[in-house]
Amino acid sequence: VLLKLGNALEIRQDGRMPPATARARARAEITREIVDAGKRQLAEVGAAGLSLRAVAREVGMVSSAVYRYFPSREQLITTLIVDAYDGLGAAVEHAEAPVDRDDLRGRWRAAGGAVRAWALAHPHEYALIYGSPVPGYRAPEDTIAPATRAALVLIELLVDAQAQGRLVQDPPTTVADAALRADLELLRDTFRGVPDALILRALVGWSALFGLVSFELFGQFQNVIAANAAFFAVTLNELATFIGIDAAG
Amino acid sequence: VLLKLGNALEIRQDGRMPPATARARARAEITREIVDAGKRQLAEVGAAGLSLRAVAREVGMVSSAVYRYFPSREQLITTLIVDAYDGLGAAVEHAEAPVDRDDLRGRWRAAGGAVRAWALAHPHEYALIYGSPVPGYRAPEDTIAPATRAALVLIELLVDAQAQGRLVQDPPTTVADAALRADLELLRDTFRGVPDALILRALVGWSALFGLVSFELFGQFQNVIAANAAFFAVTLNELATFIGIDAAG
DNA sequence: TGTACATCAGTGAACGCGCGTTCACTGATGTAC
DNA sequence: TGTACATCAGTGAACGCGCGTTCACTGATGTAC
Repeated sequence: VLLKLGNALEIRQDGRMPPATARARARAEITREIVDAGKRQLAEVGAAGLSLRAVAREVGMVSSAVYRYFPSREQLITTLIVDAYDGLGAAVEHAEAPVDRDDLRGRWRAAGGAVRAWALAHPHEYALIYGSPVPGYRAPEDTIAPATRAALVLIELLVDAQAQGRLVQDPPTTVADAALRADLELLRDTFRGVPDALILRALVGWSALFGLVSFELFGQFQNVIAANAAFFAVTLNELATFIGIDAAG
Repeated sequence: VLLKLGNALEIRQDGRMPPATARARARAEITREIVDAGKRQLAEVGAAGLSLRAVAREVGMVSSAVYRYFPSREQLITTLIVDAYDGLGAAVEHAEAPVDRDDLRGRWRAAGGAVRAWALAHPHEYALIYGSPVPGYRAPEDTIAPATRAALVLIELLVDAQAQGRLVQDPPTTVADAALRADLELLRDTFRGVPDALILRALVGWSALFGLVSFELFGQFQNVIAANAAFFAVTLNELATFIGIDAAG
């Protein structure tokens, strides 16, 4: 019995092969269908307007049946959030991975471009995770880890650059504030070897990236910029310099 | 009759002295009350959840009475949006105006700091204008002009800097894309004399500013940065350099 | 100045709607022996 | 392998709720003569 249980757990952990019983298989499939319907709902009415009843209708079940899969609307939204972070993270990883490891700027451009491309392709999922918080919804902890996935690509890039001695610290910033220095202390483990000033720049650059994408997506550039793709491409280059990736790279 | 009408219009235009009749005075006052109640609703449930009935309740009238003042929920939201842009614009102007005109960095810090301070003080109004679009709501044109008010402060600052020859173009960017050059052509009238490359940087810097504020406000910096004010202060300085305001200034 | 009429603010009832969630139920699938 | 029982997915009705908007109405305020 213990052996069997152990096996079942393993199978579920790696998540590759379908679970044993037909019931479990169906459950996984229908859960997937509900989440997909949720995403389509998201695209139509946004997170605030997302309703379990509409999702149920789209999946073709009665509204109460959804409760066999998600205990509440809140839980469905949490799943959608985690899914969105994961989708963005995967997109960034897949765009950056094939670039020559030594082409630092190329890697940055690939990662940044993937953020924008994913956002344009999934505007409501983007709005869900980077727009205004959903009213009445409080994100649980399960949400934190997936949120960092995309950022890790940038961090790896900077760590590589630093290791190669190709991270440029143009006007070296000094951090006077003690509290901020404490924050940086904690970040040093993650940014192995990257100097404080450039950790700060990385945070600014990362925020700037999402600021630009949000401005474009939420219409703030209307009547200002029409050539959005070209503008973003130029911008990525400027930001690369800003965060310290040397031009030669 | 025409003269009287003319007078009435003038009085309403400068908006200083209260309109003549008691009825008109009451109307203006109650309109204000409704808008204020709308803002409070906004702070409680967000734009998506804002309901005319709740607003009516708070003002102490029956829900249908609100329709004497706003023809629909949509119109109320439009008013709130315009109000928010105006509030932010005024805050930025008032923060930047008293700074010595020659202290370019000081002006930028004042303007940027005002954006953050206003956003922290009015998080839901900020979310209304810079967060995800309100589902089912399409912003009318009345919204465009107020939206630019805050940005004009930055533009004036850059125009001044350029006039004084104190705008630094560090690694001069060249814009190859024709469509983007066309965009810049149109922006040149507004950015009198500021070189193209720095117009682009200004747009990036402005987006970055709001990206940072959004990240802080929407919780993206949770578990990353705790000393938000200090971080923002350092950041403003870095962005000043980025957009070309010389360090001496 | 006083009167007759028009305008307007606010009421209360009603319309039709969709929502999240609970609950007792039926019938199918899975498990233990 | 076959049977008895337990688990589970899905149903349909119901709960109590709040929403935006319309409409005929009353009574107060403003206007023209």
